Amino acid sequence: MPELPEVEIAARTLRRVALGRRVRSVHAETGAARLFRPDTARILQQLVGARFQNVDRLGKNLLVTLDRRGDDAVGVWSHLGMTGKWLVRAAGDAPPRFERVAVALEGGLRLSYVDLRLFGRLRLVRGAHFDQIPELHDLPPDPLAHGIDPLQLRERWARLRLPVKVALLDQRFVPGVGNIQASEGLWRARIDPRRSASSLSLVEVRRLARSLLKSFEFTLAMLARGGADGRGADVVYVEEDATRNPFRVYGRQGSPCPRGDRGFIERIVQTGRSTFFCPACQT
DNA sequence: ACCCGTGTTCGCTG
DNA sequence: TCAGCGAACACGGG
Repeated sequence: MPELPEVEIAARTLRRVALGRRVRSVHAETGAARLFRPDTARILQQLVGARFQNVDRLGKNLLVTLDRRGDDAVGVWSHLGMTGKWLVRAAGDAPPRFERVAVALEGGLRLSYVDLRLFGRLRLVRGAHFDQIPELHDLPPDPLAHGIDPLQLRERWARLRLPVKVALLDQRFVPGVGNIQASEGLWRARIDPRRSASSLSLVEVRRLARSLLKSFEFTLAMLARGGADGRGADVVYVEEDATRNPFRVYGRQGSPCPRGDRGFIERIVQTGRSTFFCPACQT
């Protein structure tokens, strides 16, 4: 699932369910060791008795702060990787498939961290000092909260020969963009994904910045309504059935361009990842 | 059996 | 030292 909009939904869910509540118990499945640094599973017990105080998001990263009576705060850094998600279940519900960590809260609800492929990461952060996480060091402010500065982006791309689509996947430029949002943003901005990042004019970078934000908001609104097919945010929404795919170009190779001009959506591969675009209107 | 996958890091090459 | 690329991670779905 997770690019910026999906992680934002996860953040909202955690806030709604957990803020102000204390942790009753934590259980980690043995396979979950991959999610942690060595021996972190053991120290997960530090969370017991702690109270959810704040849930933040930076790009695709979740930053959770819990306070502890008479002790330092503790932070949880969560990155969902390819298939990670936070689900909520009642105490009586059976654990979902691929549940790796279960956090039981006072009041009966449980937070389930579910991750089929185990590319996600969970780490405890002493004192909730998230600035000590190397993975966050080079990230600029979150685009949803602070916007995207076109001047700065243009400057940082000035000598980058990578295709703009490939550059967009680098989290140091616009944190939260993933393979779907990169294609969607470039289509909305009418920019050819194969062009080098340095070739974009300031006008084009400005258009791209606005387009990315628009695509984030569009996907977020769709997820907040309950997903493309109304079954909740936890749905696989890229399917053959075009009516269930809420994206303009992603996964739509061979379809007419939604702009209705003349082009058809193509799928190409750039550094091993699929890119979808319309060769007629993206120049 | 083969290819593909919403992410990121690491090691190699030039 | 740096830019860029492919493999690797783990596991299911088409």
